[in-house]
Amino acid sequence: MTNEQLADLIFPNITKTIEDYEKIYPKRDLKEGAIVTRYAPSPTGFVHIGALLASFTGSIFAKQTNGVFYLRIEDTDTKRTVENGISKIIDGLNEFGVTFDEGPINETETIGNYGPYIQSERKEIYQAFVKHLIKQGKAYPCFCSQEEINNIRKEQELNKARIGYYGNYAKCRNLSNDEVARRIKNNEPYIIRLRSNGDYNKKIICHDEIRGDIVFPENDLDIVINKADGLPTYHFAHLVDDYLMRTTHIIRSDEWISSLPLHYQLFQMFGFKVPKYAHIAPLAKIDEQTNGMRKLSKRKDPECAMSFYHELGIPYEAVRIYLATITSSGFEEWYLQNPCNKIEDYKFQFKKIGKSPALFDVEKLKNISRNYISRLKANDLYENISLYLKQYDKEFYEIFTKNKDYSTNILNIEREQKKPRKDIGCYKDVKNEIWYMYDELFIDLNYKWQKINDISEIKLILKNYIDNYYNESDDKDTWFNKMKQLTNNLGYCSDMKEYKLNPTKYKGSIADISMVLRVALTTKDMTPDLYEIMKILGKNKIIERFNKI
RNA sequence: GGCCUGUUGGUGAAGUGGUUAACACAUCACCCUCUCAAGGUGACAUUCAUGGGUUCAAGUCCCAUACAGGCUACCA
Repeated sequence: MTNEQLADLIFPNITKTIEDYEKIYPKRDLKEGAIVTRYAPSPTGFVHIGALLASFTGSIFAKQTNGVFYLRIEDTDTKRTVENGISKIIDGLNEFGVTFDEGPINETETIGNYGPYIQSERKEIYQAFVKHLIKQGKAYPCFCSQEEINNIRKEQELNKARIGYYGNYAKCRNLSNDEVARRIKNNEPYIIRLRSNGDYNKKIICHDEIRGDIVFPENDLDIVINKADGLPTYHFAHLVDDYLMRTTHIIRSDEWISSLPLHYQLFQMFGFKVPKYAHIAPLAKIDEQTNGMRKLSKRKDPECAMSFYHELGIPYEAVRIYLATITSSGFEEWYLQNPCNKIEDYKFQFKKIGKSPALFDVEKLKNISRNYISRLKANDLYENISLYLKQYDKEFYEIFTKNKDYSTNILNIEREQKKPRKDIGCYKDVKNEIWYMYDELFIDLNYKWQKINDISEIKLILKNYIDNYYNESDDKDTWFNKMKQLTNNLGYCSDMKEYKLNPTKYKGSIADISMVLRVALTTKDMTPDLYEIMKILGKNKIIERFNKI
């Protein structure tokens, strides 16, 4: 029996050839240097910070070169598939600004001409490629059971030999075609393995865009390319998909580095041009238990899930800035110089991507977020916060959106100026910062009086102020001058320098007087500019709040 | 066991044979200030995992060792 006949016996229904597929998926018409890359998750429905990092990186490179960034769902392991996993991933990524030019857009719809983009729907394509290999004698069926494989392994461990299905250990490698045909007709279960042409004693140089050249022994393992369920393994799907989808750059996490010799071999066996590879390091954190570094883990670390940042209300742009900061050296410096530019305006380079795992630093993320939020216009901030509250705090959402102008004014305190206020790190903080501005929440009060805490003195100050000094239409200087007059008239010191020199000469300072007003109006001892707050509250509310005391 | 990758301050890092080892976050101090958030000024690595070697000169090149991670599946 010839290889040809054997191939037809195994795949009788596969009629298309790889040449046919090359015509269906022609070379992309793109400019020189355009990067075609992809994000290729399993449909687990879970968006990991590492996944965001990988997809973010890919999308940046594609965008910068006017290339293509597509989504491919790797569901050849049917156990990993989760209900609605695809749309969960797409939505989760969209929330952080990652979008795709091609691929599934939800559970049922797809855009792009290089699909299907879901591997389980590409079975016959893979099989055509497997068939091609069998015809050429470059792949063969293997009938070894799990038990036999285990025995081979034990034998190898005993002999201190390399583990794996290769050379003389590859039992089914030299079965005759007639023998193979007989066993197939006999319904014996089998899988298809690659007949590796590699020599372990020879070296192969693989190039990684981030790490440079890496020297490996050639691959001589007869790896499985087609599983018992008819679906390919990752390696073979990678070859077929990335060839047919005309991917130029494989950007993936660095656990794949070791497979590089195999992947080079696969492309070369078909005579395809080997794509470029860029392996990115994982994100890590310090393990409190062992004090060692470890990969962020889905189970142990809440900050691993993107939903964590969404619930916190970290603007997605801030997350992206942070990711760019830790991935690409030089970005942070550039961004500090050009805070108003778009991330995409920075020229990212593979060589500038870090080789070692980065520790994830939530503090730094918050700092970036704080700075980002401080630069937003009050109107935009209002919209963002409304959106956030709508999803995570319905009650405050109602109050916050009841009077848009009022809320926007609050947000605008010390904003839209050269050195804006930076007190909001994430949208979850907002309520805690401004709740006292709303009468609905100005109940069950706990006044944080400071130095002046004698209630009769407080009442005296408030009464004096409202009767003799307060005027709603005063500008800031006038307001402050009146504060000084009040201070002096009550026997306090209105000049902080003077007060610091002779603190014992006075009952207290203008700081103490201001604090009384501040606490009376807000209950808090730390607030933004008092004048601004009073202006927004307005006369009625001020009097009302004084009267409560 | 074998094969790969990585290791610069508390953190992210710049650095490709000659720099006082950038910069950012965090921390601390002081200044400014009606409080806070900021902002300003300054402090914070005699040393680049360790040990050898090459060199007039090494974080940078070479060799060992240690530690961390990955791969070695009909998982991706």
